[in-house]
Amino acid sequence: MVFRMASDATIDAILDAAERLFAARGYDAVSVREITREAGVNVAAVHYHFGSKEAVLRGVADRFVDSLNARRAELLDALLRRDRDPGIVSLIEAFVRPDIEVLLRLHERGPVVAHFLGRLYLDQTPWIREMAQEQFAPVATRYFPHLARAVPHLTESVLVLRMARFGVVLAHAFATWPADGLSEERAESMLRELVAFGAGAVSAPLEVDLA
Amino acid sequence: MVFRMASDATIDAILDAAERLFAARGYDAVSVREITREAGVNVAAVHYHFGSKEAVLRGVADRFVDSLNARRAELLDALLRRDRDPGIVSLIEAFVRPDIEVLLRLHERGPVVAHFLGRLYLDQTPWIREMAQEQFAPVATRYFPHLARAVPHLTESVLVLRMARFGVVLAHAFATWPADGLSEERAESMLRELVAFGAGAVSAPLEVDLA
DNA sequence: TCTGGATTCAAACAATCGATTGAAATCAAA
DNA sequence: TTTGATTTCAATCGATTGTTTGAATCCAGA
Repeated sequence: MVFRMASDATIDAILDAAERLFAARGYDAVSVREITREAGVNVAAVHYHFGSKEAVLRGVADRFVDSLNARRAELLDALLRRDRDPGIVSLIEAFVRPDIEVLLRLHERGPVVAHFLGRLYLDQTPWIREMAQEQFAPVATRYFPHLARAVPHLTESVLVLRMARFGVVLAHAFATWPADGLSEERAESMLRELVAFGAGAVSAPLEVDLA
Repeated sequence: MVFRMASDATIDAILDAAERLFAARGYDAVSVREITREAGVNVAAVHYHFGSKEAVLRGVADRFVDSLNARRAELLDALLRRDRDPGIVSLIEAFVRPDIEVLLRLHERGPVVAHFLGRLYLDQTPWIREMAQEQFAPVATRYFPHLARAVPHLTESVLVLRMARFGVVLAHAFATWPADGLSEERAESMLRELVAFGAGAVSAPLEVDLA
């Protein structure tokens, strides 16, 4: 082998430890030394393998983004095969389900990842926002044409805004994910609850007249 | 005077500086030294007048909570006088309007306060969450009986959950408040947009059936 | 077995953290 | 003007921050 030697174990240990600590206390409140202590590796390993603390956060995030995006694209494709013109509920479901699915499949690691992702998407630090945005944008873009057809009474800008706001609700649901996990039934019920909320919010009338 | 001497100026300078810095970068990322430097006071002034950095955050938050809660209670009372059984749109409007009102009235300080409050309510640090919860709970409790009557198809737990989720959307709207402020017209249109979103989300059917 | 790059290590870098000290300055009341 | 408390000040506390260094260790290929 030319690339990747025994140090894979060190990299994974760092990512695992960082995932747990970032999930529990957020990026700012966790130090590089805590990460390496929890990972059982030397302090310098972080900068040797990653280059910076920021890169560790990126590394942790990268472990989910691809599979989450892929699954979201998959579910959208499957939905479009069944129904060329899907309604808002089906679209929101296809949008939300991958998250719940992935978190459930992770079993006891699910809550940790949920808290990590929740904190990540709620973070207001500019470079973290940009990072989350970059990861999220490509697949979200695929949904918009079909969402726009499902809620034709909205302008594009209002639709985009409402979906962004719903994204924050998802992030909050992750951040407050039960620490002891969710049964398959409770996860399905949370999915339905989130879909009801999101579909109701996104498909609300464009204007309300206030007294 | 027995209480409050010339040091009010020092306290206010600290609170003003802390407000700006917390709004821009969040609690963790701001140091006591930055606050005192920006305030033009000695480092020790923070611990002399407040006791700790935590107490400064509480001090900044306390400057709005009372007026916001009072205005929310006012608008609810006024609404109930006009209509003994108000609909969900009116209730959500009475819930959201005080925030927009207060932020508008602050003029150029409005965006700073918006960012501060947004970060505060999005923060996941336990003691900050508890603080925000304590401030928010009393007035929110007053709304629930009337909300429950306006959306009788919901269980109480689902209503509470949806309102909590909508609260996160409000926090996010604050956190992303335009840095250069909002005209009265644009603020009113943002209010209508948020009310439409919230009313749609909260009044959505209890259950959606997924394919 | 030897060689050379990959990896790990203890130690230290300068900078900053929140908090504390005791003396100096300030100020209203006597 | 003197008094006694309030407030401000520079200096410093020990601890910790992200990052860097250069030597030791590991380990596969020759």
